[in-house]
Amino acid sequence: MASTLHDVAKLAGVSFKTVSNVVNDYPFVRDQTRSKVLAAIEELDYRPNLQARSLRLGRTGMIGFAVPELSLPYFAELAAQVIEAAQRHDLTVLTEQSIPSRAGELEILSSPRRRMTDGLIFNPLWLEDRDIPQLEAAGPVVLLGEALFPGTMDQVVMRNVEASRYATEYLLETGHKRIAAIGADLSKPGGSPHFRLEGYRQALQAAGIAFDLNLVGEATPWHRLDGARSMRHVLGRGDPPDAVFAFNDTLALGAIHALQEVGLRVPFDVSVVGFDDIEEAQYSFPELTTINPGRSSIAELAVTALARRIADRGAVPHLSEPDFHLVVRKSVMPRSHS
Amino acid sequence: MASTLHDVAKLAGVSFKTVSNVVNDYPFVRDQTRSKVLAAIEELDYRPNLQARSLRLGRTGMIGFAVPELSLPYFAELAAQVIEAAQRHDLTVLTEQSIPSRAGELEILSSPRRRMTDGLIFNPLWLEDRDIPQLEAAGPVVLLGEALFPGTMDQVVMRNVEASRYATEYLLETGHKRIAAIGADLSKPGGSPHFRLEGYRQALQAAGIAFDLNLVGEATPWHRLDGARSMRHVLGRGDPPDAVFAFNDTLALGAIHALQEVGLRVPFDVSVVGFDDIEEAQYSFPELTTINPGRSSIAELAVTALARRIADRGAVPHLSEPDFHLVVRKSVMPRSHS
DNA sequence: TTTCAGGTGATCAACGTTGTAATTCAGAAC
DNA sequence: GTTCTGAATTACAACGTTGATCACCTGAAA
Repeated sequence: MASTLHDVAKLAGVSFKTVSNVVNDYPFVRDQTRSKVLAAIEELDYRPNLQARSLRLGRTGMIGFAVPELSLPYFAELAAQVIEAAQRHDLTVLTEQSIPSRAGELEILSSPRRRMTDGLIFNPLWLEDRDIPQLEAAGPVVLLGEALFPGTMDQVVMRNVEASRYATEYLLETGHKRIAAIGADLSKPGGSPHFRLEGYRQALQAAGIAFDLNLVGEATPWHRLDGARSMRHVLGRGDPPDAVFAFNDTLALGAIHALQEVGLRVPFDVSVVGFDDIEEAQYSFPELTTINPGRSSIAELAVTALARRIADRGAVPHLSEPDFHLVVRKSVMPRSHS
Repeated sequence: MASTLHDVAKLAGVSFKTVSNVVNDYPFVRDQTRSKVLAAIEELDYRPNLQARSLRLGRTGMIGFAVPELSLPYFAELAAQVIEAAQRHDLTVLTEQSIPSRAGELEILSSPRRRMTDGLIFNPLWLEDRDIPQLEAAGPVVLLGEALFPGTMDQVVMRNVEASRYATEYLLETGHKRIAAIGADLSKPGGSPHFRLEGYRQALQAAGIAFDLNLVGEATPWHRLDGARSMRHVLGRGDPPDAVFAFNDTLALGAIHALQEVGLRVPFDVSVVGFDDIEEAQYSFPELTTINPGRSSIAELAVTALARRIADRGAVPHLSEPDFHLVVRKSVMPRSHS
């Protein structure tokens, strides 16, 4: 079937180790020998057996990439970027989906797939501080998301609080007074929902506007459906808001849907700002003004950090915080007040 | 570090082969021995080294899943389903992205990743009949998409022609006369664009309506952006259509965007039907009427077919054609003509 | 008591690769 | 011509697992 070092060696008339040396660019091979071997490799279409190499080397050349839901555009787009970044580092990506619960995420860490990978890029939603031991036991890991475990793990985090504060300030500066927040999870002390709400709260406070729980819509997970449902709840509580800060873009699109259902036009009646800058935000109606949390660099930073960690397990934990920026499109309309 | 059969054997006071027998449920192991071994396995948290097992067995337990673009919702959702289906078959999925060209897709077939997988589920867009030899050389493969290679390969195909014809007939029956087709690729003889246009054409012909090239918008690839651009082209050619059949949902959403840009309301002025039934179709505005090509079963059928092919390379090629249906939502409004 | 069958367990050789170390070889220096 | 040096090549032993084979032991039948 597939040819091996031995087959090539026999054809080239050298020992199989010499073939191995050629394959691995060992410098002390005579040119004449090298070309003989290369010709044989060519003729037999030899490709190294990666399982054997992995066994010998103790490395597989694969990394895991685990996210809560691949069907969420943000994660799908991130997966595509991680696969590309990994390819540049000669790594292959094994994409995994975690069941959305603490147990489900712990399972990712102990999955048999951990034995197939040299490391893991992981965006947990439910893990807590007490899970650090298990994280550390899972081998090289780079965490995505928020700075849950400062100083103890490699992480690529979003500036959730600052970015959310910035988005809310933008709505305030453009004259909005009643700004709804969609996507909160009041029962959870950490995580994106918490930090994005915190940024929203800070902006309100700085502007001297009272935080009003009636304007806060809870939503988990963060699908369109949940955004629409959450928006409906808020609308059901009384006077509609004049703006919405949604904690991610899919929520924002769901919220827009719910607003349109009751005849509120975006941005004429209600402005909307999202978070993530998924591709779709450019083509939604209206085109979505949103926070870009440094997307283009997240995948590359994560892969680089993981490669470094794999090479040197003792390296001091590294925290990357890519810059965010607001992408202004058409879902916000300035208000003037008399 | 990680413990091996030998470590467990030493602790349990048996030979390492006995441990292997326990792990592999070899029947002739005394209960007493078995429990001793299991206790040792437990204590050392032994997990088999999958690389070593792969090397020995000649199988990796991984399958490849290759699609043109993971960031397209249809493929992202499909990937999630394939990963789940594979898990049920005790298989791990290695997700890959093909560069959108014939060369890029051939590269998938000869990639070093083929050496890491037992088989491949592949949705090519650009391969041709003459590439069959390379497909066959790539080991067990199940093709997704259209019936390009009838009888020679395992395939899970969509009923592209029939479903497109059905969608177009639906628009005709609801009183539409000028139906645009968005997503054609007139330069390519096969593939989804070709077959979906063919279905559209058949429906028109059966209804005695002339096929009008001015109503056909070309688009590659099938992103929102392309749908919007293609729609604008068609609109620029003269009288607007009263309906649009878009060859997939993202194109449909882009087309809706372009229609709204010029003040045409969907569905009041123009009806729109899509293809794929991606999640987003439920939450777009308006909610999208679309063809569901049998999504729920495609992933499972593909994984099952691949598992079968891996187990028996000589099996006769199998063609699955899941049923499609039209999901009626809110993007179509019946027209009455005086 | 002996024989035999079959349950139980151990020995050994792969699978295909790479690191270590030993060996051969060619050319230069004496 | 001998010796030395470093380049070029090879032998061998892992890596951790499973299949084939062999050896042992126990209990039942003769």
